[in-house]
Amino acid sequence: MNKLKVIFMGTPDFAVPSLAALIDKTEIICVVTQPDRPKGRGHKLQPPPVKIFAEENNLPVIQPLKVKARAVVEQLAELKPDLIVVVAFGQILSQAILDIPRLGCINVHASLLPKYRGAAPIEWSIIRGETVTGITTMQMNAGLDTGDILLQSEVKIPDDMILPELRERLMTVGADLLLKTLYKLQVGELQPLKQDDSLSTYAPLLKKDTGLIDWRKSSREIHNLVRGLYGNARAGKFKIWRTKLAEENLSPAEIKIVGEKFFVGTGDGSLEILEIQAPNSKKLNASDFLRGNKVGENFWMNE
RNA sequence: CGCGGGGUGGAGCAGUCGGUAGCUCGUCGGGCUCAUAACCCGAAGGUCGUAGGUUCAAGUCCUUCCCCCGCAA
Repeated sequence: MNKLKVIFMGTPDFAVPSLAALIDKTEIICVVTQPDRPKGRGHKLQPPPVKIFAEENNLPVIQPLKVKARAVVEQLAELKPDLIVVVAFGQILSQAILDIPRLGCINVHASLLPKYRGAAPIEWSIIRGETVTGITTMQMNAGLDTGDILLQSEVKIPDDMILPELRERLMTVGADLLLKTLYKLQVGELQPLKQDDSLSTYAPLLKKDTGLIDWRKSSREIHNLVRGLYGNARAGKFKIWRTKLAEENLSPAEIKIVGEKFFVGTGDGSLEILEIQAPNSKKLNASDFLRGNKVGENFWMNE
């Protein structure tokens, strides 16, 4: 069969495997990604990962400030795509864009819709303690992740899995499921399924204080928060990177050092701190951290 | 030129007003102990990120460059 003419829209690492998967199977007529943004120290302009990958593969790239802008919509329409594929693009598409391709727009979303609609489904599924999540491909409509479900694929979340591991897994599964979806689309085997809105939940953009650890919460809850935010969970001025459920019986925020192990009390027991990072310092495992830092009474309050 | 912190023996840190480097841990050897993540004795291991400069003398002051990190985006 003829290769589909596809416009790909995506921005971060997560979208790259999907784009890579499409290169052989389709004809990518345009890659749409976010503009280079000043990032990191020194505010240097950083191209998004999708742009880097696209350029390495000699794909045409555009970086509109707003895809909804009339000029951009017209430009995309002129390309006469069969399909638009959207993976973690970061901009909302207007109806005018959704109407462009004859086969519509397909989105790869990192949750089992209708659960975890929104910007940060991977993080929230860990934070909420889910044991299973997955990838959904859907036929996009004007709502936020409310389109009809095309295919889904489950991914288990083991007890100790952390954000980057799950993300890695999901982006691979996402790319596979995308190919499968396109195949079925072309042979006419897709059966779009309406989402049951009554079961929907949202995974909003993470806010800064989402990462603040409240030691009065349960060990489980805190552990999930740490896993789900990997690097963005904070206690006082410290970043908590990794924890492990522990058996020590301590009161919230109480610290106990046993040999090279670092325990902190929670609302219902304790957690062992495995990796922690002090201000202006790098991430250290607990034993290294304890070597050079005096961990005393008012530790969390410290400076 | 967004703001700021830092690069010191294998690891994590200290080093005040400039005078050839110290702590904790680890490693190796030995000892004590029923035993140990405990304790004791001893040893190895650093041209103090890089290139220059100031100085009788620089880890410690000045400048270049490289790398790491925090905040803010």
